[in-house]
Amino acid sequence: MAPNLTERRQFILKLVVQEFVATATPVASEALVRKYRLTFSSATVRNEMAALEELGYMTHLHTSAGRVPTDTGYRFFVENLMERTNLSLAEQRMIRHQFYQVRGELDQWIQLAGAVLARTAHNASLVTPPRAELLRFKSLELIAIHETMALAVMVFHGGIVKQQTFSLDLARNADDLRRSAARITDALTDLTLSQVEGLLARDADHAAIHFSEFERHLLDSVARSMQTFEEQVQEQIYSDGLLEMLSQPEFLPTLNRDDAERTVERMRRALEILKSGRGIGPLIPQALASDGVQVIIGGENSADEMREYSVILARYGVDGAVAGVLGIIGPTRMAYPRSISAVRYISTLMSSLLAEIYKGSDQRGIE
Amino acid sequence: MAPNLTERRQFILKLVVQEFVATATPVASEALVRKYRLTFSSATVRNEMAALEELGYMTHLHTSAGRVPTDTGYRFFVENLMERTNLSLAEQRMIRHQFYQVRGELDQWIQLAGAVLARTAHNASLVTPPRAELLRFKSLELIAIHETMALAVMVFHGGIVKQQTFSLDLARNADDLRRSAARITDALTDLTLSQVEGLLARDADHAAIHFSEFERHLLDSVARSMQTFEEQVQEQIYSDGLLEMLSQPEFLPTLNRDDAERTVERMRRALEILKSGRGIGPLIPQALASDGVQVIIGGENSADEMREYSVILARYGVDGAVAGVLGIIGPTRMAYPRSISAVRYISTLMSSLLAEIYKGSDQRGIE
DNA sequence: ACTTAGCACTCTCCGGCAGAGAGTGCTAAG
DNA sequence: CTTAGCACTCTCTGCCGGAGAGTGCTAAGT
Repeated sequence: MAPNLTERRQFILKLVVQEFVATATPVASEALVRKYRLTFSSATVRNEMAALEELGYMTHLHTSAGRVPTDTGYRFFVENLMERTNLSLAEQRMIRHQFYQVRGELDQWIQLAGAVLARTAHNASLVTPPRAELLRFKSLELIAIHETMALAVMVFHGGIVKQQTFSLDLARNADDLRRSAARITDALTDLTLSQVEGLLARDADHAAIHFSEFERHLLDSVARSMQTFEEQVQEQIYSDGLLEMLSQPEFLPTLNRDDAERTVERMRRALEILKSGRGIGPLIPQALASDGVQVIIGGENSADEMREYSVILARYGVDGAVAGVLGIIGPTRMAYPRSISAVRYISTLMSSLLAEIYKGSDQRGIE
Repeated sequence: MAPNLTERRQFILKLVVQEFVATATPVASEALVRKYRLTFSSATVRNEMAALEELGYMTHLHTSAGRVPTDTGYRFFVENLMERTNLSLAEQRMIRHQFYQVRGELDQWIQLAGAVLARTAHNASLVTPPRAELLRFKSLELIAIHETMALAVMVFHGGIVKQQTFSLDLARNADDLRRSAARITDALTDLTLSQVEGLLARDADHAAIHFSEFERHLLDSVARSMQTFEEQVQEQIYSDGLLEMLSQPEFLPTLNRDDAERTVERMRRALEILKSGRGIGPLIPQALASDGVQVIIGGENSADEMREYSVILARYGVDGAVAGVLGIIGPTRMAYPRSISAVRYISTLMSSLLAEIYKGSDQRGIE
């Protein structure tokens, strides 16, 4: 990791990255000298650039064009050259305020996080819902809808609620339903999916010691619900700021030397990436497993279709309870310092908001 | 409405629309004669086309280009020339099957309807969640999360459930919560938003006859929830099939005489329309209020930004209980017969699915 | 009065070409 | 090691010209 680059080369690399990120046009030696009033000449810069290119930190689209950082160049920038900043206090306050206004509504937090990230980093954002590391059952309510139909409301620790309409084999009155719900609630309280499944298996052995047929049917349904929930939530990626990203010059045909055709194709592929989650999906577990902000530049870690995009991810959640991932995706030419600060701030904010709900949820409540 | 067009002109208009919809290129007199083996010559067709142009049914981008239908042309086509078709039985069966597989999960119906519409019409789809014409309260459950926090689960007629975490002014035990929830459930059962508000007002007068301070606080929260729900759901438009729409030739720079720049700009604006709902929003109430399938061609009824798009909408739901709107949006050059069939079929399907849940939900349940 | 052959006219779509401009790479001198 | 100078490369733009596609119109035919 020891940078085998002279001071000056690092400096020039830094300038090139910053310039290119700011202007989206290849940066020329002459321009650098003029803009930053360098003490050495453009010819020197050219020599240094040639060296940096040799080392793989930047390229050259054709002879008479300026330099553009490579993935390795960005990587070095992020790793060694960039100063670590934070969002301004005013910005932080504003964001906190927005979250305050939707307090209590977890779904809204997710949406809000997505919106704020996108607006702040001017790129698309990704948020996965917080996933209970172990979904734990809390209670079941059964509500009659009409003669042969009921709504099952399953409540899990941490305020996760799932509902399912449910057709009854034969008409049952409200007391029946209430009684069954209570029995199941008692039996399952605090259990995880695998424990529920164990219980089901045991009950099947000693056939109907505990539960009526109807109740077993319900139990089964609960287990299935928990299972699909755990599967579903893992894949589900909420995304926002598509337009924000598509406003980047990468998607302006004018500024792109490969006019028309390509730009549209690029847009289409960007949409596909966001919609399908291919290329992003594999990064999620990895981000869940690590601490701090992850930066994946270009195709570094993932599919070829991601070659032109960078992803910045961070885990958020409460240790031992729930965790999700949020972050930003955009062209590799991205304002890394700002994007990283945004992801860092929002993830810690979401974590502390979740902590408020989850703290104490391991106890049995207030009884 | 009486078409003041000769048989032959109608026939030619019909061919022009069909050709243009199929090929996305302006249709030439010569080509029509060849392709459809017309009994009259291309010169005749040219004369007729000139007349149709005079009457406003088609245009001409420049002298030496084929004809393109105008909005009026499409309108005439939809109104008088198109034969009313249905989706094939095989297609219907397949769609019904997919809905069967997610029975019980209303959220999934909405998503599925969107996906199916988009795939069937090769354009973007719109679905608003079914909105209770009058949201009617059913019951409230309070679930302790920890000392000073509870989850309120409000159940409304028709299986609509809303949850809200709720911070308590002072610690209360589970029995407390249960009692309060029961009292509120009793008081509010079957009431609509305005009735709940009325109750609140009355209670404020005779200060605390019925309810404790805590309970009044809860009532307040319920009312607010109902209100935001009614507001929110009205605006919320679920959309799918963006990529489907963007695969239309309108978004291929090659086939578009105004290369590059414009195509990208068009894509961007399409995204904006779908995301913001501007241009579509105003059409929803109108569709809710009418029966059958609505076809809005180009800017006919709405903003200028919709000039290049047509929208096909239909109401779905259960009379007197809930209603939503679903439909398709795409370039005016659209396969109207097929799109209309798709919207008609899905809307009636959704209606009958909802009817199964809602029938009988006006009674007090099974007690 | 309607239809149609014939033809001039218009407009688009390429491909090629030339000149301007931007930047680099290299060389030779400081 | 730095830098001035200059040739060289590549892009970009506008322009021209020919080919092709279709129409509009006219005049002749039915």
